[in-house]
Amino acid sequence: MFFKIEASGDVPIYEQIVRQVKLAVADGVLVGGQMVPSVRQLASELAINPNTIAKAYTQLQNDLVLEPLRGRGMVVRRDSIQRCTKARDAIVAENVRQALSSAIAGGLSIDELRGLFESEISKHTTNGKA
Amino acid sequence: MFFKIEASGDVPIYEQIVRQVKLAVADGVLVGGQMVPSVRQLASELAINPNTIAKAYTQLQNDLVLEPLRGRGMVVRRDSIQRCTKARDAIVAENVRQALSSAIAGGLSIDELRGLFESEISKHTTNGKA
Amino acid sequence: MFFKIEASGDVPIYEQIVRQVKLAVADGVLVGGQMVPSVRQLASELAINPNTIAKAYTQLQNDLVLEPLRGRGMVVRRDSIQRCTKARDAIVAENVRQALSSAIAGGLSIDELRGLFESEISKHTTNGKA
Amino acid sequence: MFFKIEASGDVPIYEQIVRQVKLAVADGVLVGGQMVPSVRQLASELAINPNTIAKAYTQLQNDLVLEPLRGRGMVVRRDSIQRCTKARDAIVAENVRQALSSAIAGGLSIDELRGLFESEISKHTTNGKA
DNA sequence: GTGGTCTAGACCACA
DNA sequence: GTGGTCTAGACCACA
Repeated sequence: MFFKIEASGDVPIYEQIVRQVKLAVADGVLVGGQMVPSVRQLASELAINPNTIAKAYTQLQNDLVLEPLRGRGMVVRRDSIQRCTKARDAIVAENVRQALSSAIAGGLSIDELRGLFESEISKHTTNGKA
Repeated sequence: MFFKIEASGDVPIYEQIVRQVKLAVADGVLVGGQMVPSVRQLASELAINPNTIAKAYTQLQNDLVLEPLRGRGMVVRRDSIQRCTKARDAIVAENVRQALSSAIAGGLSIDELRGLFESEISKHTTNGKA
Repeated sequence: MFFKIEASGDVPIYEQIVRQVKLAVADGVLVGGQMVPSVRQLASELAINPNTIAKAYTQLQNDLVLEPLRGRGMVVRRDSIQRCTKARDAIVAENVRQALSSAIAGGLSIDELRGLFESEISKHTTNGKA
Repeated sequence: MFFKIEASGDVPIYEQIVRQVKLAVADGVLVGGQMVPSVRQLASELAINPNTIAKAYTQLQNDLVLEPLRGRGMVVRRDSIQRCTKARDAIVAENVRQALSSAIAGGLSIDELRGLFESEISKHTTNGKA
């Protein structure tokens, strides 16, 4: 599949998987009803312990993103897209809000902020991301 | 002193102390030559393990913000203000950069971002903060 | 046939089949001597693993609801109606008993319970079901 | 502490712990701010693997019943009582509703139901539970 | 001391 | 084959 795992770094492996699955759903890369790779398969593919994958899948089940098909594997819930998109947008927007707020509280002037903002945006627009 | 510690939450307590001391210095609340509370005193005041305070102070020493006064305690270094201000700005800018970056990666459009940005800024300008 | 299977959820598929067959017999939808679909046919119809159907049929055989017709398939036993009706009542009564018991254990007062009970009953009496 | 674990039986150990903690909170046996036994302590007390306890605590954290105090243990969240009580009542009431409904659908007469209901209630009232 | 993560490996019910 | 549970044991940051 499409996972990129960083074994070092401060984000736990299972959390990386959870995030990437949610992002994939939010972006339409993973659609409702679609099966995700089995625990064992993904574990061997990523050279990671099956328990770690299982932990990620369990959390995705709690978060109502995946559901188990008894004895056959896990599928993306048909109602998960909205949830993933909303959750993602909310989190993302909150991050921006906090960062800006703390930046201003921390002493950055509006002009400095604006400079940061534009330079950061330009990076992404030139990358064709927007 | 003026610390606000959250024992729950993902920022380690020692890290909260480090940040708050640096902010205080950057803001002129703590000035060069001023003594900070002793490890024991601050620990009892905050109801926190002394080791945690000690760890924070050690890091502040490494960051050249505090220096020990042979057997009498720790004082704010006279040359620490610029350092703290810079550090703070760097951290703050990095926060903004990361938030914007993850916002775009997360699917927010440039326009949505701009909207967020302006609305957040306007809050603070009208508050006279800028 | 008339099965409604939920692959997600906590009741095993084979168990769902067993229950639905028994209910059908108890309700007279399935009568003595009548053949049930072959394992393969039902499996393909429900898009379910044949082993699962076989398991259900085996259990129904053990429960003396079905019997094999040497090489021709399985039929409903002529003496199974009473058995199914009893079994169904027992299960149903047990469900009620457990629900009430756990409701009381869980803190619902007798009065709250009585309220629930009456409101639920009234729904069904007005529907002419009783 | 006050846990009763059944190693055999169909309810997983970690789930038994989760339920009992929630019930304790709902019943006021465990109050906000109170610490629960440490993972290791409870594990040794119950002769259960620490990972199993940790799993239960993690779920209780997800369910907003417990929160970690960095390096010191887990405490009952101050806002968890309402949540536990509500959740419990909702579940319990739903169970009763379903059981009654399926009992009627399954063929029990109103009178039989009433009989079951009264006999079950009388058990608990004579036990002084009500 | 505390909880959190990860590995390794066993066993289970279910399909 | 599938996921779910549990044990055993290691290592980590944090207090």
